Amino acid sequence: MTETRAEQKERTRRAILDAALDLTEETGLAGLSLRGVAKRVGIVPTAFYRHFDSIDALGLALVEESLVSLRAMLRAVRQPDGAHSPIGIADTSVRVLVEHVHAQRAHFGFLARERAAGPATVRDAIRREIELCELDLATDLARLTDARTWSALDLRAASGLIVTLMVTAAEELVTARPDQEETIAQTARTRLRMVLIGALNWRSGPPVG
Amino acid sequence: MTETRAEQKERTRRAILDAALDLTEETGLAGLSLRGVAKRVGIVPTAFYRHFDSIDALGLALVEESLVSLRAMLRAVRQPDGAHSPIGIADTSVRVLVEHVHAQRAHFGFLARERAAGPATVRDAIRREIELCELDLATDLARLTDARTWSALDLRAASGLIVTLMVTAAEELVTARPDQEETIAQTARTRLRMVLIGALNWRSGPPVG
DNA sequence: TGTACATCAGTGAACGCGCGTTCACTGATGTAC
DNA sequence: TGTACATCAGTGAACGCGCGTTCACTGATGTAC
Repeated sequence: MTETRAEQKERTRRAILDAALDLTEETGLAGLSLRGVAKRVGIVPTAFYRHFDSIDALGLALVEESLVSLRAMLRAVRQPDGAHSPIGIADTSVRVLVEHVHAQRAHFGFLARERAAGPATVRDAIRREIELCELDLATDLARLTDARTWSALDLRAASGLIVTLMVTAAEELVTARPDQEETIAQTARTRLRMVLIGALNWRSGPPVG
Repeated sequence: MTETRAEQKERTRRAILDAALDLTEETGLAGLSLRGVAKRVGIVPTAFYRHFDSIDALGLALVEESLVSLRAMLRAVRQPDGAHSPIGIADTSVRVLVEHVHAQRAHFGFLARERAAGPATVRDAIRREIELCELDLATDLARLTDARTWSALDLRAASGLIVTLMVTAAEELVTARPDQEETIAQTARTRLRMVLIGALNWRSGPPVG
């Protein structure tokens, strides 16, 4: 015997979570079925209850697990790494995003889907997390900009814009074929640079009307 | 008698579509149930079949109806109206967006949800429509920009960025309380202006690195 | 205008199916002596 | 090390429920003469 009973149990629990992530890709969290998960894992439906209290508890576990992946990515993006020019920061951020979405594709796919279509509590939890991210970024931007030309609303507009384009890039990566990843990353870098140029020229730039 | 049989039938059909739009807001298209719709409309489940061949046919009707609303908005956005400065066009576009989303909130909510989480065929149909919109915009931008500083990829990046921020504004409007609409519109205008300033300074602007 | 017949939106019973959850069980793994 | 007992992951039968769809029906509306 090479595996203890506890290890075997953990393996089954992991298999349930993976099967559920896989199945929600087609049906959404709301359409997830205990019997479908059990069939895919290769256990009888009732064995599910050795691992989760109910199908709702499984959903909650998926949400928490996915949010952990999101927070890990945000922490990595905010980790300074030497380069400090806006362009450098932008390119690094996109690289980190691509890496994390690639490594945790199922989690980010789950978040993209349930953010728009999940049960109200799930939707709100995901949106709250993304909004926190926008607020953090607005704080960062406030430190880098001139308060005379940047109102609070301008800061929110800019940080929201950046977060939106990162979320969009993540959504595109999640549904992309592997050979499209580089193009999506390139486009995201270009978009982020455009927004930065717009922000750097904000109010103080040449008239555009 | 003030209503012909045909008019009464049309009224029931409309009630079915409205009830379905309402219910999908909570359950998503995939979770829509014939019996739930029938109960809300106040008919017996089997009467449903006097109006649609199946529950799938109802789903298809919702998709088509929502896409019609989307196309109507896009047509209105592209309608020239006198003002021709980039800022003028931007502000007009946001105003048209707000009006149309407000008038067809259920349709745009449906599109936002099913674009991310719908059945594959629905998801693809909605994404295709939005991509067409990006391509149209890229063509418009190509006419307004210098081919020497704007590559095809740059054009796609810019048009995608603009479409993305409009889609995001629409999503925000759909879930917003009425008193938040003006703030969302204001933020969308600011974002669009920032992107335009970024685009107008693209490559020909001052160095930013 | 009045009558006889046709149409057809909505009814009600019935079907087979997959769902989440309960319960008493089995038998391999783990532990105490 | 060997034995007797405890634990507990997985089993299998059963439950009530809502689902989409079928079918033969009813009775008010519409039409032909």
